[in-house]
Amino acid sequence: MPVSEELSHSAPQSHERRRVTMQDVARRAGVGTITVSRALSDPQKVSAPLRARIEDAIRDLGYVPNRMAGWLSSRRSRVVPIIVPVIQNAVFSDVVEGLNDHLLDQGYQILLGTSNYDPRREEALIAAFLGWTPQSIVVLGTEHTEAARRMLTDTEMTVIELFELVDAPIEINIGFSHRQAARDMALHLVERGYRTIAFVGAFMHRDRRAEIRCRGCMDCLREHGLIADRVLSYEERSTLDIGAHAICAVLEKWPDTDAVFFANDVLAGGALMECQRRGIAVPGRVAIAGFGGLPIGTRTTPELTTVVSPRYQVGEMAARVILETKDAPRKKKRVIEVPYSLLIRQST
Amino acid sequence: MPVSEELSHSAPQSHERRRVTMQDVARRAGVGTITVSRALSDPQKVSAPLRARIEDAIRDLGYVPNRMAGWLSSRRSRVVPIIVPVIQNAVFSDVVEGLNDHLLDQGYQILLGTSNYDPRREEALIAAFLGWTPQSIVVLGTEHTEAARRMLTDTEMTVIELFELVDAPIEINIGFSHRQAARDMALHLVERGYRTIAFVGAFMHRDRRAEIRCRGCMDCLREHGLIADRVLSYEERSTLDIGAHAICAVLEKWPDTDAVFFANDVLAGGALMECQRRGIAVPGRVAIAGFGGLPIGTRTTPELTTVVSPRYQVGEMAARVILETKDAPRKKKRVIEVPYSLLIRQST
DNA sequence: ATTGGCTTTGGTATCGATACCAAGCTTCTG
DNA sequence: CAGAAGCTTGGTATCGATACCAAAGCCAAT
Repeated sequence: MPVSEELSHSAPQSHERRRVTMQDVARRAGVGTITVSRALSDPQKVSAPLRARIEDAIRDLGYVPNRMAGWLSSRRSRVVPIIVPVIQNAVFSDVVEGLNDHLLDQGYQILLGTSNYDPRREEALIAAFLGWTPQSIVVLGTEHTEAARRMLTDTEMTVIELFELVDAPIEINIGFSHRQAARDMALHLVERGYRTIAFVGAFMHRDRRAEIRCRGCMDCLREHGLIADRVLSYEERSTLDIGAHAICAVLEKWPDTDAVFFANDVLAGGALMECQRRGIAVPGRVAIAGFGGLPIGTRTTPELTTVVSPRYQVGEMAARVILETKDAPRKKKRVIEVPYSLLIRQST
Repeated sequence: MPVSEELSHSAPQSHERRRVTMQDVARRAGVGTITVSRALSDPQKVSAPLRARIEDAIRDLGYVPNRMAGWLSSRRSRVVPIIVPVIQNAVFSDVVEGLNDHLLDQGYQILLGTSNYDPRREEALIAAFLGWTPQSIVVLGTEHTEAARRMLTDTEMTVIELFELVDAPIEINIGFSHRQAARDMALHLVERGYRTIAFVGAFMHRDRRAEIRCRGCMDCLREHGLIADRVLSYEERSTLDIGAHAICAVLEKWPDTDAVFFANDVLAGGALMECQRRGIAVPGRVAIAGFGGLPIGTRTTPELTTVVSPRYQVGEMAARVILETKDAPRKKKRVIEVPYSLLIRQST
């Protein structure tokens, strides 16, 4: 009786089903393993009849390629690590969604890391991600610890810094100038005739982009000879509640304020809702501007004037760059500016 | 002259820096590679002096362990794939955050997949994730294609179905009964004296949980002999705009409606904001209830009555189960119910 | 008919870690 | 003091794919 095939696997059905491997598929299709590999990674290199037989074998056996093995031997993985401060924030989840939407079909997987606005944790994540031999790494933000910067610079990976523009990019930088955008918004307020303008931010000691927006606003006010020191800053993260509290606090502290620029739409939205509750006329008593372009701004009364940030587009562009550079490991610096826009509505 | 060491690596510094491997660390520390491996994965198995030498060598060489190699040989990876419908939705990003917060420190990484509410895409993602030989897989939702269900059942992985309760769990099921929660909320409305109650949902043909909530609501109305056919359903995804539109549409279509139960807080929030804009008294003219417990409900006027869903806790619990089962590959079914709560505020 | 070039296919080494087994050393027990 | 037991350490096979090189088959051109 012929038992050769059965004997080749020590204990058949011992205690754990042996995983179906590419070898098994090859044997069943009557081809070499490498041909199976090619049929999967570059189908046109295999003739039609063989390809069909291989596909049948794969289906029959329920074969799933082992990524670890493939990536180990090819020395690169189709994995894209992305580090964002937090995922709960709509701004960052939009960026991730943009990236994800354009990479998933290409066989790439998103590896998600959250730094919680902590550069040390970002550093730890970068170190961990290096062990994945990814082709690219995406970090939201441009501020890194010394060690993190060194790791990113030394590596062969394509490094993409997202969302804000930086003077000295490590490699690829995709984003827009928060400073300029904030300045534009402040200019809008000045041109509308507002003269005593306050800025409200939250968590600015950790959220550098919010802090930069504050600077941009003050730049503009100074240039126009206006008071440029009315800044109200909260330690906590932005919430609707803080925005609601802030608008009252500003009007109490500086009663002659005629416009408030909030660091983001969450704060501004909370402020608008509070004004409506208290019957504070917007923009009659005080004008309100936000930053971000989140959906909440369309339903407030009045609708919120804001800066629409290209969140999804930034993620999308990052995906495009990753796909473009996948065969060109050469590092060359590149800055890609993605346009933002002012959305002037009734709150100013 | 002694050149043995140099010659061993063909072309030293050829065109690509050779990766630092565990071998290099071992050589530098003067130990075997396996000892380095142990020093990293289970430090207490290595004596203090050796451990110190190894740690120095790692630092000096900037060694980063190659995860692919490690996971290939150990036949398992410290990766947790999670499939959610979309990441932009605050509900799902909260779940992911809960999971992430409790796994990151343990050396696990989140692998994010989005199904876009499409069971076929979920199936493709599951197939792709199987190639990672993960120890566990997390899917948000309990509705799968036939093929997906088969894959999940056949695999050795711990399978965790999240967020809703299911009659026949594949393995672990963590969540709460949307039907019961919706019924509870409807009961609250009935007890408050509302008699003509409408339900508004969006995207219910794909979002089965929303549809289940609708059923729960109708259950209760029927039980109390009330009209149970006032359902307004939108094809699109939930937005504040749709909520705003819906409240007007309901009051126009069924003018005697005295309460509206929205499938989620986004819709309810939009409705509340619209009522405030139009001067529709809430709850005087019409009461409004939501579902979810999102922050927006705290800042509306009036504040929104809603069901607080245990989003973060569900993610947290999933992380706990993953850590618990990591050494017990035996499959046993388990249903973990995470409590929700009714938050009665001024809108009802 | 022969040569050269192209396409298709397969064998073998390799990626970089961990598992398993064995050996050396110390410590404890009868 | 012999031998068992426990701890630390190392050698070698192995995980499952891809890269590289070689061979075979086919067609066109000389």
